[in-house]
Formats: sequence, structure tokens, C-alpha cells
Amino acid sequence: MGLAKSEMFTKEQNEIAVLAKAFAHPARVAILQHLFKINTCICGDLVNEIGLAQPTISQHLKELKNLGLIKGNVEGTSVCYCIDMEKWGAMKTIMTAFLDQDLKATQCC
Amino acid sequence: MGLAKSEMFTKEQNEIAVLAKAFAHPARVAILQHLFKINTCICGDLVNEIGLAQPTISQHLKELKNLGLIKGNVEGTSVCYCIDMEKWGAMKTIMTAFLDQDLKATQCC
DNA sequence: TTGTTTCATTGCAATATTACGATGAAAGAT
DNA sequence: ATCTTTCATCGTAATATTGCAATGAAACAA
Repeated sequence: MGLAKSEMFTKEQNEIAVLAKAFAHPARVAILQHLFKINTCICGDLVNEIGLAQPTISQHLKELKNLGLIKGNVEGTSVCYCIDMEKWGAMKTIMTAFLDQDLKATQCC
Repeated sequence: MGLAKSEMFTKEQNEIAVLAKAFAHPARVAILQHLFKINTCICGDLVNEIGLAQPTISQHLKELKNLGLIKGNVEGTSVCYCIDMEKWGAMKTIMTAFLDQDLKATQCC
């Protein structure tokens, strides 16, 4: 039905899925990469950098903000977005633990 | 429109997004975790382990297979799925490089 | 042969995501 | 005050994803 039955999975499984969604669209990957590149914060010239319309960028920024991976500071008429390093680190811990499962496993077939 | 304009992003950005989609659903996370846990391959008792219908599990397995993260060996009437360690490692290299962006960046706001 | 088991595929409904035009809100400039 | 700039939000259309009942295919058992 298109409904993720989150109650039938562990908290960890749901958390990984939610975090992975942040990277599951190239526009959000591009946004994050650009925010890291221009480390001295940056505003909505993301719209110029990436070739999507302003409401679309704004929507992607909102999702990343909801996850806590980025934060936005209002500066006059513009808004300065940047990575929340603390949240990024927390996310990385969870994702890395998942990705490193192979270290404990043995090859089979 | 719901259309990811992949031609406007870099090859790397699209690759990260495609790989991240593998983990963007708790059922696929659960499948991968179970395959790692039962490292001596395992078949479709994933249907019993996870509480989803057989066609649904089969569909998720297909997606993971398309990405190359798992492979399936037919054994009589059953199919034995397991992680493709080589592909997993390649995926991990790409994802880790993306996640480690913060190591080169400096905090801003 | 007929039945059974296991899994893939088809077909469809429900829901989620993505994209953008139009509009609104807030801050500056004039 | 009006105009402009910048961004958020609303509304809606297009597309993608998820889930499962029904069915099909392949291997095995009788």
C-alpha cells in the first residue's frame, strides 16, 4: 500500500531508514556537498548552484532541517544554511555501525 | 512531478542517492541485517523473520539484487540469498567518503 | 500423472515523493 | 508609503514506492 509499517521493525532499523532517506535523492546529496564545500555557511544561492526551482530547493532544505542535519540562520532577507556538525556526527555513528556489519561477518556463497 | 532529474547531477551524486535508497526502507535494512547475522546464507524464511507478505519480501530482495548488494543461489525449490561482500565493500567506500566530508570541513554557525 | 513447496511475477490499490507555479511573509531600500 | 529581494508555504500534477492477492514457474515427492 505504500505504507511503511514502522511498528514491525526495530527502532534502529527505522532510524537507519529515515537517515538514509536524506541521501536518497541526488538534490539533497548535492545540497549537503555544497554546504560542506562552502563551509562558511551559505544561503539560497543553492538555487543557482543546483538547477531546481526555488520551492523545490526549499522543500529539500526543510527535510534536511527536520532531520537536524542542517540548520538555518535568518540574516535580513536571506537565510544562511549550514551543516549541524554535531548531528552529522551522530548520524555518521549510526550509519557507520550499519555499514561496518561486514567486518563481523564471514563470506558464504 | 516526482521525477529525479538525474542528468543535472554528477555521477557521484546519483550513485550515492541510488545506494542510499537500498537503506531507505526498514524492511531492506532488516533483510540485510538478517543476512549478515545468519552469515551461512539463508533462504526465504525472511518472510517469517520479517512480518511482510512473500511478494513484498521478494520485491525488496529484487531491489537489493539489482543493486548487486546481495546474490541468490537456487537450491532445489528454495533460493539462498546472501550478501555480496565485494559489492558491499565497494558501496561502503562510496558511502563512507560521503559521510566523512565533515573531517575536512570547519564549523561555521 | 497429481500434489506440494518455494519463490517470482503480474496487476492493482494506497500512499509517498518530487517538482513547480502561485502566493504569502518578512526585511531592506527608495 | 511602495518596491524589491529572499525565502517559505500552499496547491496540485506527475511519478515512484510499497504492499499484497492472485497467478505462474520450477523443483521435488507421491
